[in-house]
Amino acid sequence: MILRNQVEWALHCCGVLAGLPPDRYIATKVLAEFHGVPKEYLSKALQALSGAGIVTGTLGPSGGYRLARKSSEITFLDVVEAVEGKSSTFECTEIRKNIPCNPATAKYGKTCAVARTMWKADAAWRKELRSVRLSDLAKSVMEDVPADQLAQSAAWLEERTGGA
Amino acid sequence: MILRNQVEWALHCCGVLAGLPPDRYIATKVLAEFHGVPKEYLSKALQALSGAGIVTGTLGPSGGYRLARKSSEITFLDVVEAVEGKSSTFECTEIRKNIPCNPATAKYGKTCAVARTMWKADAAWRKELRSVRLSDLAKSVMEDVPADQLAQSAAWLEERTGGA
DNA sequence: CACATAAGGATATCAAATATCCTTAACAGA
DNA sequence: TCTGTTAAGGATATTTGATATCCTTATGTG
Repeated sequence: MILRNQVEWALHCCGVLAGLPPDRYIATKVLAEFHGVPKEYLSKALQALSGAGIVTGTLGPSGGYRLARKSSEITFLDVVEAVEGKSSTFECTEIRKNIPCNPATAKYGKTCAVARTMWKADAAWRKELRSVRLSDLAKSVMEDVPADQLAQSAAWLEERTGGA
Repeated sequence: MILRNQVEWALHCCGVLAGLPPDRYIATKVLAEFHGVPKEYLSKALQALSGAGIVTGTLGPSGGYRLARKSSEITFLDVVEAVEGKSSTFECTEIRKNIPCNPATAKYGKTCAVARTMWKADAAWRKELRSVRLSDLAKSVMEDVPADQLAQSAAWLEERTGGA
């Protein structure tokens, strides 16, 4: 079991967007070049974010994406579920119903014990992701990255964003 | 992101083994038929469990698998990691190192903020899985499944286990 | 000795992730 | 209005991993 690359890319893109003035748009091309990932494929992840209402896209020159709401109102879980889907990491195929010796009239409770435990673990994972916001991410980045590198990145992005 | 079918199968097989006398062996063929899954492929999952020291296999007629230790000393996490591997559900590809504008001398801390958060969520998932034991599973099954179905399954398995 | 079984290598099949290309509609600026 | 840039999304390759089967070998039972 492994999360898709898109999740990592989407989170890093959201981190960049969270560090910018809220009405500044950044184009897919710029985000792709900044992170060194293929533009066309990254575009799919950003479209997923857009469809989930996490970012807003606008067309034309100086177009691109910005966060659809404040960075403090977007959680990691929002981003992960937008890209990865909301379905559980554990899928129960109800193999208990295959048991050859039970009667045709057998009744089964809603969920088996295996699925209950796996889903509880899934919920714990999501709870943790829900507790971290993009504003927290932006703050961590400010603390982690040396000031000069931050400034350089900001300038690099500034040059490539729609004037504003 | 989705867990493999093997995880579900392995957990259900362990549940069966946990409900039997500790020195009773069940063959792959019997476990496969009981759960309605392909024998050859299930065999791979059981081999993984065997390799991880969760079950013990023995050869010859009346051979098969049994738990390698008490059901109270085996957790869901043990089983999941045996089949799925121990590596994190989130893989950091260090895309921060692709940023085109930072100096060649740039230093990076051990982990970026994105990875830290994702790994923390992964840890929460594992913690939850570690808190449930196969003995808990066996107990839940006893409570969930009607007594007559339990008895039928026990008899069905009894017929097909190595005499003992 | 005959047979059943775990163990594991080799390989086929299938689904999903990854990646690219192309078209369309909207928007900005000259 | 015209031109160029962009998001949106459909279509389609490519690659990877999950799923599944087959076969051989070694080991144990009766």
